[in-house]
Amino acid sequence: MSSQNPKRAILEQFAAVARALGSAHRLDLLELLAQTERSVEELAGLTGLTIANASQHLQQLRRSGLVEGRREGKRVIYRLTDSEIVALLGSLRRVAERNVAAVEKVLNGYFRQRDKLEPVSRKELLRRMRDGLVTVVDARPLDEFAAGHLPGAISLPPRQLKRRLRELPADQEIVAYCRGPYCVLSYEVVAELRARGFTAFRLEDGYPEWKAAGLPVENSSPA
Amino acid sequence: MSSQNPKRAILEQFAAVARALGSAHRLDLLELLAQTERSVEELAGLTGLTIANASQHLQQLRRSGLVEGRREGKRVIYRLTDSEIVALLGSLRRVAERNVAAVEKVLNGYFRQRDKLEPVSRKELLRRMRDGLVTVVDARPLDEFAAGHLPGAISLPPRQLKRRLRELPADQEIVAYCRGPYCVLSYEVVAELRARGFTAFRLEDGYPEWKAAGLPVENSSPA
DNA sequence: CAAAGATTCAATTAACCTCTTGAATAAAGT
DNA sequence: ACTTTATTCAAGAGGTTAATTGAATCTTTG
Repeated sequence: MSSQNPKRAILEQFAAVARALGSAHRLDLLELLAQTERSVEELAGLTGLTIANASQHLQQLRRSGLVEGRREGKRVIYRLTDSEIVALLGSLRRVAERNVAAVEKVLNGYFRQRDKLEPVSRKELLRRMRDGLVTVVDARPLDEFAAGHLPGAISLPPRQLKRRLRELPADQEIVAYCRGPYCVLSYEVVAELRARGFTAFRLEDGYPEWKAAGLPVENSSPA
Repeated sequence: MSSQNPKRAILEQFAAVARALGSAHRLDLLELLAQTERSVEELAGLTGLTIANASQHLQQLRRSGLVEGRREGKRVIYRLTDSEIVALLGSLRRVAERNVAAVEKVLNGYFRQRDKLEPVSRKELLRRMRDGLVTVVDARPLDEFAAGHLPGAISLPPRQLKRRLRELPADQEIVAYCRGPYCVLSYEVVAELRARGFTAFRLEDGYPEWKAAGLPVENSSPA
């Protein structure tokens, strides 16, 4: 069959992309890049990799077409080539979640309260935002907030929470979000707020999923 | 941060699933299993792997939670654990298609007529099926047809096409489908039918995507 | 043009994956 | 119980990938 050779070549390309995803460090890098573009140095610092090692992983991701880099002065800034990649990571997550028992085990061990915090869906949040019924809190670090966030969101990383409690409305529902489903920042914020008597919920997923879904975002300092 | 350890463990699990997808042979196996469950021997035959090798790849897929096997007499029958896996493969395909230039090259080389054949969407086909405006042709091998197919579809692999032309309506549109976007069977059928004056189109994607979308399917020999 | 900073390249070693081969199970038929 | 058939296990050669180190490249700044 003449279909065998080109099919084989295509599958080989798919497999190469899958192999690029087949390393925890590279998934970590991709997750960070799903938040915002970054330089090699920043990425190395955030992931705990040496610079040379981060650079090599990034190049591997680039060879597979998942990220692209541009030079900007002394630095090279990397970003995802495509928001479809967020969908791919989400799909990978769902399959791993459903199928791999070990993931459940870790989740149950660490995110014990996971189910108690009843996350709010994107659709639901959007509706409540339109009705002005909700205060949206971004629990990520400042620089990620600056690079893009949900419209009207307040930047409030866990460390600043205690001294900025009075900025928050006591009579209105609060929804917090962060990087994505395995980011703990919004869990921390919600737990803390609830402990202090606020009505707080988590957004399901995080900023990259929101953006990838084509929902509106806002930039505080348009670079 | 206490979030680093469990996060690392989770990413490692995701990476393990991605690594399981990182081999053309395993993707080939998964594509076959997306059609229907099969024994090790069948899978080895269809992919051209030795039996021992196919067995090892299948076990790797099983360890990652992507397939499961059950003993049935002398044979072990493998199948996908979950239709979400079809979505993951689709997502992988879309990313690879958009990003990897080499894939485009192969596609243009082999599926030259790809664009000329204007595929019909699932939604569109469903509408035309309801209105009774269309004859649906399944271009896959007989056994895959028997394991499940679109409602009312006629099994018509390319080899049987010439001697069964008179079964087809000359005055009605024909839509052919096969295994998925990189399966050539439906291309062959459509090209042949058009050459003989029929009005024929391809369905976008194939049977596994149809089934995974929750659309109705039919079994000819309920096993 | 020299110096410093950011990133990449090159070379090394260790770890891992792939395919093959032949032996070991497991179930069914004789 | 023995043979056959289908699958899995175990071991080894060959190749690929990962992390580390130090040198090389490219860009801005003095």
